[in-house]
Amino acid sequence: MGATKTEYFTDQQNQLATLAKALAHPARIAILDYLLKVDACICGDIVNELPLAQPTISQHLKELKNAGFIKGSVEGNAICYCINEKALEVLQNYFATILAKTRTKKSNC
Amino acid sequence: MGATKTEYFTDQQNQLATLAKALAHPARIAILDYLLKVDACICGDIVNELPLAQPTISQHLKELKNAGFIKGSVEGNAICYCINEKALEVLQNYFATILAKTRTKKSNC
DNA sequence: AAAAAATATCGTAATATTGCAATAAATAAA
DNA sequence: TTTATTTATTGCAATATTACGATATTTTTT
Repeated sequence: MGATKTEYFTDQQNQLATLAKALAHPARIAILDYLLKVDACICGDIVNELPLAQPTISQHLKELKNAGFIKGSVEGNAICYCINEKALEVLQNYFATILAKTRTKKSNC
Repeated sequence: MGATKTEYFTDQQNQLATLAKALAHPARIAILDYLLKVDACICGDIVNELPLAQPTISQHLKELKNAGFIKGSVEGNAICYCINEKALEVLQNYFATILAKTRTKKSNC
C-alpha cells in the first residue's frame, strides 16, 4: 500500500494526473509566474526571487521541465529557462472540454 | 524540512497549487471522467467502477469536494455526487490567460 | 591550468500522500 | 426497533514529496 496504482488507469488519466502533479506546489506556480513576468529566461534569478535554496529550485525546475511546462537551453555557463506551451495546451484543452461538457448537462444534484 | 513553505507564496499561488494537487492522482481524474459520463450523480457506483476500496474512494471524493471540483447531496441513505463548475472555471481561466500571455511573447529560448 | 560562476546530483531528515481493514455514523427497510 | 445499506472516519503501514547541505559537473574567466 501507499503507492499509486497507475496500472489501473488509462494513459490519458495518468498523463493528466502527472501534469497536475507538476503544478501541485506553490513554488512551481511561482516559477511559472516569474517566467511569464520576465519573459526572457533566467535561472539563478529564480533562486534570488524565491525563498528556497538552490538545490530545491533546481529540483522544481526539473519537474516542470519533465512535465513539459518549461524548456531550458544552455547559454554560456548558465541555463536559460522559459515557458513551453506544450503542457499548458494539453491542460487548457482538457479544462475547456470538460467545462463545455458540464455546461450542456445542467448539473442535477 | 519536508513541509511545503506555503507562507512564502501568494494566496493565488497556493490556491492554484491546491487545485492542481486535487487533480494530481489518476483515480481522481477517473472519478471526474466517470461523473462526466454518467451525468447523474452516483457514489457507490464509483466504488464498483474503479479498482480501489471504498474507504479509498471516499477519501478521494472528499479531496475533490474540498477543492471544489464536485459537490454531493444527501439522497436517501446514499450521497449523490456531481461535477461542480467552480474549480474548473478557475483553472480554465488560469490556463487560458497564461497561454495567451505566452503566445504574445514569442518565447525566446 | 587554476579559480570563479552557475547548475545539477546525492544523501538524508522531515513531512505528506496513498490504500485499506476495521469500525463508526446515518438513513432506509423490515 | 432491529437489520440492511451506504458513506465516512480512524489508525496504520508503505510509499512519495519536500527541502537542503555537501559535493559534483560544466563552462567562463583570469
